[in-house]
Amino acid sequence: MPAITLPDGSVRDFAAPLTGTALAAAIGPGLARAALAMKLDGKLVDLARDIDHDAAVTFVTRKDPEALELIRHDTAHVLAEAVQALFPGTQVTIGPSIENGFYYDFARNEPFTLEDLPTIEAKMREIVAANELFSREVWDRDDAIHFFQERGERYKAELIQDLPVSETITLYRQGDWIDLCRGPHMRGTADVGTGFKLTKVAGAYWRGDHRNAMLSRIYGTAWRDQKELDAYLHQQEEAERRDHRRIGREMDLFHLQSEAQGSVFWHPKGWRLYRTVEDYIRRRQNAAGYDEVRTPQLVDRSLWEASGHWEKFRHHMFIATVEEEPDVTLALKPMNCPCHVQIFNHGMRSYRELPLRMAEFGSCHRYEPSGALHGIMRVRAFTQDDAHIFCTEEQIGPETVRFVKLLSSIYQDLGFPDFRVKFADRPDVRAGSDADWDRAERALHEACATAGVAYTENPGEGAFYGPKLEFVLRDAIGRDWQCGTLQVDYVLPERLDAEYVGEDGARHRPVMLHRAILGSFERFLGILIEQYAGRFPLWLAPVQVVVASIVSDANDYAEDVAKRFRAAGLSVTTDLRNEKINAKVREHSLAHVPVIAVVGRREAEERRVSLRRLGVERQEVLGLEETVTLLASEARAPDLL
RNA sequence: GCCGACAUAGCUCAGGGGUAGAGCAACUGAUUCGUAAUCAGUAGGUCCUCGGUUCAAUUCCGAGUGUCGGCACCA
Repeated sequence: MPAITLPDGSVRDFAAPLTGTALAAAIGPGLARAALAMKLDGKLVDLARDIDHDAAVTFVTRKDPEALELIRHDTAHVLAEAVQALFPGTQVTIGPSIENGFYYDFARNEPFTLEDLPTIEAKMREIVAANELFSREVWDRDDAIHFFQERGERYKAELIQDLPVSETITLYRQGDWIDLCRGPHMRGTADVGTGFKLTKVAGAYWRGDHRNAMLSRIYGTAWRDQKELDAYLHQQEEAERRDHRRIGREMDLFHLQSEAQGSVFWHPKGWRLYRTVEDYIRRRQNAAGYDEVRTPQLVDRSLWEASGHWEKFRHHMFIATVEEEPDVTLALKPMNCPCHVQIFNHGMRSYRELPLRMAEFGSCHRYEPSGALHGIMRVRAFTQDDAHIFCTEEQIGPETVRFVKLLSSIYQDLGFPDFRVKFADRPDVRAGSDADWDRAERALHEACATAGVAYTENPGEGAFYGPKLEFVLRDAIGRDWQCGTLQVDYVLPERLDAEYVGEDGARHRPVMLHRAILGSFERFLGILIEQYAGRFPLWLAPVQVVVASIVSDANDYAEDVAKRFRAAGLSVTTDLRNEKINAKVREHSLAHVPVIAVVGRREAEERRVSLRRLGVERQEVLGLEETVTLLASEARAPDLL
């Protein structure tokens, strides 16, 4: 006879097994109304499940974090029912809850379009209003397979076939509609509520494999109520406003055009931003003991064959030939590493030179599939803040520690204090022996331990030549971006025959650590633009100050002020147009200029300036020389403070 | 690469089988003004490209290209 422990520690004894619904009712009518599901000994299950043994039970109500997942999953089921009601012959496949919502993949000859969504959504609301109750049924495996095959649901049949034999096959019924599902579900479709919306349609491969059929996916978002939904939709609009493509255009930073697909045209302001970041990274790396180099763009095929890129990477490389030399095949470098090894190999290296940290702002080209291109974030021509550390196996640990320290400090300076680390180990397709991989993975694990780096596993995602650490930034609106990387490579030094003379006078292979902090400048600048929504801190802002005159009598003085600012190293423009100061302030505020220096007759007479900071209405009037000193110091890069 | 949507002025967008429309921006003139839009005027277009249907296509149809949203890809 079940003795049930509740979250407050109290224990209730019951004479016979009872359902969660009954238990909730026994506790109180308020709970009976609010309970959507329960946690039975920590496992989330339907309220209708029997509790037949001594157990700990916690009820899940709408307020609980688990509720969102239940709501989203149930909404996906409602979507599937609606679609099958409206479009007979459509097969169902899978429909999980995801971050912020859910999706459902359907198999249908004619894919769904955006125009179908309002109809489907209306049907969904009918189903929700009807409050069809969810009921769970345990089926015999073969019966279930047979059942779905009979109904022409071959994807569902395939899913069951692939389930382990030990798995209990459960089907959930809601009204007349039935689906294979692990559960749990809420009480009925009314529990979904009204806070959902279908958002987009997309193609998606069955089981995520591009060799399989393409299914028609419908995405939706679902929340506890209309208010939460509205808040989410509002947040989406905010994210759109920060889109780097929009801000890039509005702030005149860069553009893209089809004649150079996947390559960025940097405009003066964008290039200033780019150089600010590049100069900063260069200073940091110089200070951290890196030597900067520059290597060729076009390199003969033979080097790529030797490095292994020709075999593994050729389809992502741009190949160049000249008519005059038909036997020569060159390729634009997709990575810098083989070239760096050429510099390492030039002359005899001694163990005394290790660790040798070779950095390059390496301009690379990779052929990316057209569908992968995205603004300046995913391009075909990009520049890495790349470096290779040639070292001994013993030096992997200390070098990892140094690198992680440098990287965290740089992320901090650039406005990303929050990042995490993933450990990516050997992929299926790889170069090098298993023994090499064992050594490399072990070395990196040990290095993490030494560096005190906590990481999560990312199995099978290593580079083809070695395992890697991936450094993932968290941005201002909670999105993750993998930027930094540290890869241990025993393979390339071997393939390209890199050697140094050891203490013992014999020749040894160095280990190579491939590492980047930003990854690609193009992508990182895209992230940076979205992080700050174009409102950069003073040191990064492409235009730091606009000197705006109020009357034309103050124009000469405004020019003077700008000249003084410029001499102090600030990026300044003047606005002497015949416009009202209101208009000027508005325009430059919309353009995210951090400081507007307003000068009128008064300032000109007194050699002062009125400073207005972006987003701040209050002004401060200061002497010119004082202002120059103040702004110059505020605009200093964090490493120069 | 795959599925879908979209492509009209510098930008945001409307329109529609028969001289192409707005707002903002640009340009010209007037205005000299104190911290988020001064007024008036002018100019601006291969309606993505190529083909088809039609007396007539920017509009309808087809193909291509590009962009966007996903999927796959990101070594």
